Amino acid sequence: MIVQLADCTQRRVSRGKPTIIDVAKAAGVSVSTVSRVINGEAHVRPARIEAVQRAIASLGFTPDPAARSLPGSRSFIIGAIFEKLSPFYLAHLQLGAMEACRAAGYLLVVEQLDLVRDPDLTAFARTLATARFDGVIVAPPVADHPKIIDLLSARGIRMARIAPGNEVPGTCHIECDDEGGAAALAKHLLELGHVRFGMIAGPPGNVASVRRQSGFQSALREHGLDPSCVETVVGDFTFESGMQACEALLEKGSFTAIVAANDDMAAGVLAVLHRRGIVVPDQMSVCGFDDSPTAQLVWPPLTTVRQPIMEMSAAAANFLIRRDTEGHEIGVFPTELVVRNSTGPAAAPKGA
Amino acid sequence: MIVQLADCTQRRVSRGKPTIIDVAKAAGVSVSTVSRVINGEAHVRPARIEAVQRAIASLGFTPDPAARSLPGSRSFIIGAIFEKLSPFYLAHLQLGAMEACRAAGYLLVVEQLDLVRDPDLTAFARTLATARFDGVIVAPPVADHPKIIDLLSARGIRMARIAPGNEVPGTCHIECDDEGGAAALAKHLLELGHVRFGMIAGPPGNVASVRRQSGFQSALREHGLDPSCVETVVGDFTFESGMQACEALLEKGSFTAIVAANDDMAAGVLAVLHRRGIVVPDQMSVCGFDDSPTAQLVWPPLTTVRQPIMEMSAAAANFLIRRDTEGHEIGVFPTELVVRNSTGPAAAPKGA
DNA sequence: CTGTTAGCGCATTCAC
DNA sequence: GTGAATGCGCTAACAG
Repeated sequence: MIVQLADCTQRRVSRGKPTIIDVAKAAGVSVSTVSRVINGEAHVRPARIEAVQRAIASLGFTPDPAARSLPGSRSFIIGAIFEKLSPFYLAHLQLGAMEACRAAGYLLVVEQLDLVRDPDLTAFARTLATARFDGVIVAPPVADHPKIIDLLSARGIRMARIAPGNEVPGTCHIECDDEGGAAALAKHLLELGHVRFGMIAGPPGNVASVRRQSGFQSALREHGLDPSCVETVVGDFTFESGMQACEALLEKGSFTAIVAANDDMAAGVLAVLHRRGIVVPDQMSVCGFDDSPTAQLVWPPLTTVRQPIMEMSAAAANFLIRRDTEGHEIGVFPTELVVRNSTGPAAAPKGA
Repeated sequence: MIVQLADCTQRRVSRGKPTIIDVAKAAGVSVSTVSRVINGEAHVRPARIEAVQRAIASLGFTPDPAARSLPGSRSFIIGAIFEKLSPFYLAHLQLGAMEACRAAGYLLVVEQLDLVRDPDLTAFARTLATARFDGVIVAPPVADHPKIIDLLSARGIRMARIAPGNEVPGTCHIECDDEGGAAALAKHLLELGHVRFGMIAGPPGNVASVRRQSGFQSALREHGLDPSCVETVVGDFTFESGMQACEALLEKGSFTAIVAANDDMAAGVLAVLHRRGIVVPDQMSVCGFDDSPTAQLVWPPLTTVRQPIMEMSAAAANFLIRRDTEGHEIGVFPTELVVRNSTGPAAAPKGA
């Protein structure tokens, strides 16, 4: 009888996909050894490891993720959640995370929030209950949404927050040096002889915008300029708001350079300037922030600051995949000044 | 002994997440009945259905996708594969698919191909072997990549191809009325009095571009115009190529309107025209295609043609989720002319 | 270091 | 219509 049972197990021929059992048989080891090799656990004799790997290769075996996750360890799925991100930012965020996931055999699932139609996040909560994410990358600006963080931490899901506004213990923070980038922009303008500036900030609460402003102003201060040399108005990161802000700015004061908190608003500035017959950069310098495609779709192409979004999201994904110490971890990535044709030597001040 | 065993099963208290067993107990039915209700199978008495649903709700039960897929049916995961898609197109494609997936309790995983670094698609093949996609949405232009289709069909994975160039039996095709959109554009221009046109096509093999060209020309023909009234040059969908194409066009012939196969190239045209002091639309009308954000980031905003990308990808996802008849299915979605300020009444011809 | 065994949570034959 | 039993492919204790 006992032999029969054993036989039964042995008889499990490679019906469809090969299973871990087939591999074990082919390699002449037990299933647990195969499992250990698959998961890269220590304490396996090198010879066995090799035998198993050969068996895996020859059989073309690939572990079934569903079966792997059933016993309750990982799901090999990491999520990326965001809300009305700019397509450009979204694409780069995904690419970085996707490559990291692929390299580790993970899948990246995307989840778009809709804070308007679903303010209570019930849909998101449902998804969270259904899907068993091994970790979640939270993009700005939802990285600072308390309810989202609560939902996630309530379920004990690890998260990596991109460019968050505050610290949340136990979560991973990934940010970039917005201040440094803004400072580099300031220095660039200073070197071109500009001493009076128009600035278009983002929405009041926006962390990135605030950092960009403070970075710019600090740099100015360091060079001995008074804070009053920059006239500030706010926009909402859209092209239209950039246009309006530009009009407002032109009436408020005199300056030779306008710096917007992102490229889209800078594009709006360009449109207004163009319509008014103010030549860029001869009569006015303009810069953006982000180095999005927009920067090169307008004329003249924008001087701007690039942030390494892909690297950041890849780092976020890898943190989640590594699943190391529960402790938080902060990574700050460098930004880079990109000089194009929208900035030039200071001319005579324009405006009131 | 038997009683003991039974007891053991009964004793499975709701340790962590509630399971189907807990639901069965709470509803006073068997697990298979619960399973039937969950999967919406017929032949279950209404009273039971209700009881089960109440139990599910009160316990906050959500089926474990891993456990569901282990027995070999679906994985509840559908993939979206693409290659260097424009961020705008990508974002919309995803949003549509994502919403459809969410509504059905599916997850959408994104997979970016890299035909340059991985021309053999080995990485993709590996992912395909590992992940068990219930279906895959293939975006243009990879929807026409033979190797991809082969890999997919070899594994018996259902696919929904977006805007494909050819038919592949057994796959779902989703396209939009590019020709109709181009025809609408032509009619619009004709009504404004234009009779000579400059056209910037996309890369020679590109299906969408070809359709747009033919749609435009047919409309012209219908209005009694000779094909020779349109001067054509090719671009590669980028801003720069739009600029070059515009320069080439201006030297080749005379016309009062330029239509580009996408918005980015049209933006390039605008830049060149602006630099040359040619006023749009007074001296030259310009139109794009896609109604991407670019269309509203330039000055003047572009008259263009919108395609319902989100609806298309949602339809693709739903086809995959419905998993109905193996037969192919073709859906053609309407396009829409969007008139903005880059087109106006025909002026005196400009150019050679 | 390595093999044995017992489930993970659910869909699915089958009987009834 | 409904329930009981079997196993999906794998990991995770345990023994050894």
